[in-house]
Amino acid sequence: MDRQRQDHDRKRSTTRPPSPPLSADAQQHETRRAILNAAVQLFMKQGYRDFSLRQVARATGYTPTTVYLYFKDKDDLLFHVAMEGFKHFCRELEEAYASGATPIERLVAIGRAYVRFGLNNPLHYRLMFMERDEFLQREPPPGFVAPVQAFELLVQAVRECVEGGYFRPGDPWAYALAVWSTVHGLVSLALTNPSLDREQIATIEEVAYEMMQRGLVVQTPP
Amino acid sequence: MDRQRQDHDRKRSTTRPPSPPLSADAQQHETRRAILNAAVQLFMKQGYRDFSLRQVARATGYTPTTVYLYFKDKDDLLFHVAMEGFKHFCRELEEAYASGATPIERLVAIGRAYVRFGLNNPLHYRLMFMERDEFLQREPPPGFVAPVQAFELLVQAVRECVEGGYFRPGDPWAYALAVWSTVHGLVSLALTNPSLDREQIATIEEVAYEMMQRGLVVQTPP
DNA sequence: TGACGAGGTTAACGCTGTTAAGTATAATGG
DNA sequence: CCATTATACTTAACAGCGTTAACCTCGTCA
Repeated sequence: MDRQRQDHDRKRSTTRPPSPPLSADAQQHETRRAILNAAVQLFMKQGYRDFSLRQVARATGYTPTTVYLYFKDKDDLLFHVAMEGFKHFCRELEEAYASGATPIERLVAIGRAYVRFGLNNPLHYRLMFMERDEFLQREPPPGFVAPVQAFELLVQAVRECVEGGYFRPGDPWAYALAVWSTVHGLVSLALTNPSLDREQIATIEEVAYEMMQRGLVVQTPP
Repeated sequence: MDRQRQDHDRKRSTTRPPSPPLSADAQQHETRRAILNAAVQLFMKQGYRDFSLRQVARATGYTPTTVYLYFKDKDDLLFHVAMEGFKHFCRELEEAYASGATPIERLVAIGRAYVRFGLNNPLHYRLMFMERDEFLQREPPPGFVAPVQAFELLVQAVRECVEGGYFRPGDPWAYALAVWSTVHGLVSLALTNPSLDREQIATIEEVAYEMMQRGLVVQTPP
């Protein structure tokens, strides 16, 4: 009759190619990387709520249990997906910082890069800053930079503005948090309200920058 | 031997009391209300990720299927939980608005009420504005106010500031969005980073208000 | 030859959301 | 008064999920 219920995570035809010979732990690293890549890809297609470990396993051609040989559990896998996002995110912010000639320019570039990242990577942004923002605090796995480093870059940029006399005197840390609040709020607003088009977002972005500028910058009437 | 697997959502001793006689649809409304209350209570204890329809059913003494007689599915139930939050939220914002004598006072009161709500109801705030912010756009069920109404209150307060000459001329809508960005960012920051204590949050809050004030208010040197 | 470990699988458990079908009780109509 | 019908709820199941214990199946090395 109908036998007992059974899982059927059989391998599909969509299987991994036969891998060329490799050293032991290079091989290990390889498959780990393959699983993580599949996870990132799946996440970017499905988003947070429909992300499933079993689907990642199917996509790689492994059984679900194999995933546990390379990641502690689903949450650990998802954490690594988020860390991939943070890596990307930090790089863009650093590039922005490096692109500016003056402290103010550097700070504004960081702000714009932040917003751009959010708008261009909505699913990752949601994961990193809205759905699983606790990941921000988690100790980064070896080989990854701590997300908090991006924030320190922001504090650094703000500090330069204060010390250079561009900003009114005050605690750079508190200023940086206020700046972060504003740009994060802006991105959240854009993601939350998809009916807003890029132009409207740009308008609000300019209002926000002007607000920050008038609010923080020393007013030197010519 | 061991029979087929079977669910066992048997009624527990923690059952609903025998209800006094009521009219047909009043009774219906009653149980619906009981389920929703249990859902809210469970949500406030467990948060978004561990919220389960079956647990709600168990808490009420009903079977899971019964829940489907009163709510379309789990998401609908969760949506109503969020709407309860919005009801509360809108009320507090309206009280804040009413409490101010001048346009500026009203606006500041709204901002402070917003932040207070977020800090006092973190799980609900996360649900409403971070985890399931799409609920904001959803058509409210009969008997509930649209969440967007709270935002219109904010726009109204900002408009009064502009029209009263307190703010520099500009689009009240864009200003309101910028203000919302700032307070939402602030609350997000506080919830994301639980290591920040109330005092530190208060500091950043003041910085943010000062920034908004200098950024938006007409500077009239005495 | 035999022990061993690395890399992977099988089969299950318990949980979840969800649905089709059934049941008991109350209300209603001829 | 009995038959019907609707109401309120349950039973039993399905499929999917995360997770685990136990088991293979090799290649390596003593």
